Amino acid sequence: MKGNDNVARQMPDRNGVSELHHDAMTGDGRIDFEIIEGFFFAYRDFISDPDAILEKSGFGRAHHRVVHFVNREPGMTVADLLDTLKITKQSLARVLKQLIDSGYIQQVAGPEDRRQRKLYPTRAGRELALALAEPQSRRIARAFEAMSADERQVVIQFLTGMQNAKSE
Amino acid sequence: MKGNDNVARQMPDRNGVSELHHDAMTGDGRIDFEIIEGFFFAYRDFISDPDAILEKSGFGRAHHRVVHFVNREPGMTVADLLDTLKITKQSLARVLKQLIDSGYIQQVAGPEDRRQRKLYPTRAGRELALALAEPQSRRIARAFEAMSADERQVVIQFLTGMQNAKSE
DNA sequence: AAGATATGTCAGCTTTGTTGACATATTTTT
DNA sequence: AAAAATATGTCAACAAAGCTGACATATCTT
Repeated sequence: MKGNDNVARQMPDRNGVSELHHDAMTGDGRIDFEIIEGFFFAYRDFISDPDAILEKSGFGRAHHRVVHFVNREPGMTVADLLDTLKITKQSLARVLKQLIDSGYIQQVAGPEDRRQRKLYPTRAGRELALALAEPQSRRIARAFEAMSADERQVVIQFLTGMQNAKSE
Repeated sequence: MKGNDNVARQMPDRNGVSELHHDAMTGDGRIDFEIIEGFFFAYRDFISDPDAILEKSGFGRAHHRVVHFVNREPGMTVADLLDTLKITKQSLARVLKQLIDSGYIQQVAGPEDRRQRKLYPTRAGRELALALAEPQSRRIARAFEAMSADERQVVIQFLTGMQNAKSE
């Protein structure tokens, strides 16, 4: 360690360390830290599931999202996808091109509006999307194991309530 | 558009387009797409809340996580933090250094083991962490609005069940 | 014919993660 | 006391995936 500076020492008073908080942040009960942290850990573990599979194809999480939504709504246009993912077209272009070049997605010129590029999964694209969804769905099933149908509905209500209003 | 290649045309047969899936992926009911997608949209919107605040300080989401957990458990060591966040120390070092240099976090040499660096939030660090948690907690409160205490407990159960087992 | 729209592409930048290697202070083990 | 292990820091290089700005092309609309 070169710069042993800015490492405060014991004595709380002579060096401004008295400004420090030694007590855990509670928010006086007004902040729901349990959910904030639970959501963080849950989502992190949730998206880690597909990573091993993606690595085999040399893809990342951005590819995952694209291949997922194209499979969920075949024929969606590039504009649709941008709207769903809320990223820029330059960001999308990179991963979409790789998925097309690798044969997981194909583009078809729109039948009415030929400027559009309608996106469809190939057989390989469908298989990849299913393979990626499977471990995630297993994880959900595990979390749902001891839950009634009503309780599962509560989870859906929660996830919906956490989302921004749709802008249509 | 230069390369007008690899844009398939109408006729489904003469060009391999017959391989495409035109039907939405259902997973034959074995995949819980509703939760998969709800979780994705909910988490994305959830972490977008603090972004505006972070921008003012010139910080990003990585800083958010660090300042959050240091506030939640003052006196935690660098190793503790690495274990919580599951990132490499080089990744952590970058953002931690910025938070220390900006006066949001301070380090104190461990009283027993002086190799350790115990991390404490300053007053500004505490305020920042609270400011970041507030909009997230408001969003949670909104999602919980119509829910009973039991139903809220179901959500906690879900988020816990989605997490990997603790490795201790 | 002119303008708007959908898409693609080039170039460069930022944040945040990664690996590998090595330095220093301190504690533990031999 | 010497050696090894541990906690932390740091340098360098790289990768994924986001961003902005600018500009090109094909097609549709006015």
